[in-house]
Amino acid sequence: MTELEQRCIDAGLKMTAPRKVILKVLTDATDHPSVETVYERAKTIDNTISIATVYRTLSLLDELELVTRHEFNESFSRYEINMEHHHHLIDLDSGAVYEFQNEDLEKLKKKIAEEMGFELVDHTLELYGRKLKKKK
Amino acid sequence: MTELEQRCIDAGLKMTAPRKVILKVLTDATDHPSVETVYERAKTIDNTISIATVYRTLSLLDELELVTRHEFNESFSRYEINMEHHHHLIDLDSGAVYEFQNEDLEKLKKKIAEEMGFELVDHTLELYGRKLKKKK
DNA sequence: GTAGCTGCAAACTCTTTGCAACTCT
DNA sequence: AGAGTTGCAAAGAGTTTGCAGCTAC
Repeated sequence: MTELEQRCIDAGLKMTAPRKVILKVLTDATDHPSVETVYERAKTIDNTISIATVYRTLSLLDELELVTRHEFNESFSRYEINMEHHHHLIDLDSGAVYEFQNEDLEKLKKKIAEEMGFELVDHTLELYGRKLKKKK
Repeated sequence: MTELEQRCIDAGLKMTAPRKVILKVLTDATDHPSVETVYERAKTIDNTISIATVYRTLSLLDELELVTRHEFNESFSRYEINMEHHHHLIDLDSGAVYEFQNEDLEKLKKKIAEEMGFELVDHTLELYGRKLKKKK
């Protein structure tokens, strides 16, 4: 029983076969897969799963805040399991996504929002870059 | 002749009637309108304009980097004219978008990217919040 | 037993595109 | 004159949904 499965059960979800597969795919993923990618990986475990179920499960998990849906300036969504708060650096050449955290950044964002008269509820920060050539 | 029109001409675009209308809508907008919204505002000036033209024009302007396309975690895109670099605070209750700049933030982001071995090409920062209750 | 879940297919939303007609330059 | 642009309608991509049957609890 993975932690994610347990959190789904706690939320009152039935632990069906398709869900177990989708949750396993999400747990195993180290990238930030699209719905299509989750669907393909799920099919390698059980090829009777329908993409509608993948969409429904991911939406459900997003509502329960067990996963986070990202847009990344693409025409489709990508998902990741909710772990500690972090941000993304996206490699413009390869599409690879790297995660990072930075405490100064967190403080600064909270401060900016408050100065503008807002309580900060959520926020996204994405850096898009290219690998630096190694010097020398 | 607006500055935006001039920049389009400089880029080699023909200044047709539909384009003039769309550019005026963009120039007049103080919000960050969706394609649909640009289309509706354009129609109040010239109701023969087609939404395909709005899509094509906005894509073109985005390619020329005269406007910026945003996703804001919605299922559609919003556009704004490229002015100085800034970020967005989105009011979760009203959907209103406020702009801000912050020099410390810029320095910090550049530093983070470089420490991760990347040249920072682009980045987005969005804060989502709710108006603070006025104290007392 | 039953509320919730599933697969399927159809529908929906947002966006892009082929085409013939038209229009800036 | 000619390349670029337009409106229209159809197509495409991603996502959601109605439904009848199925399944975890």
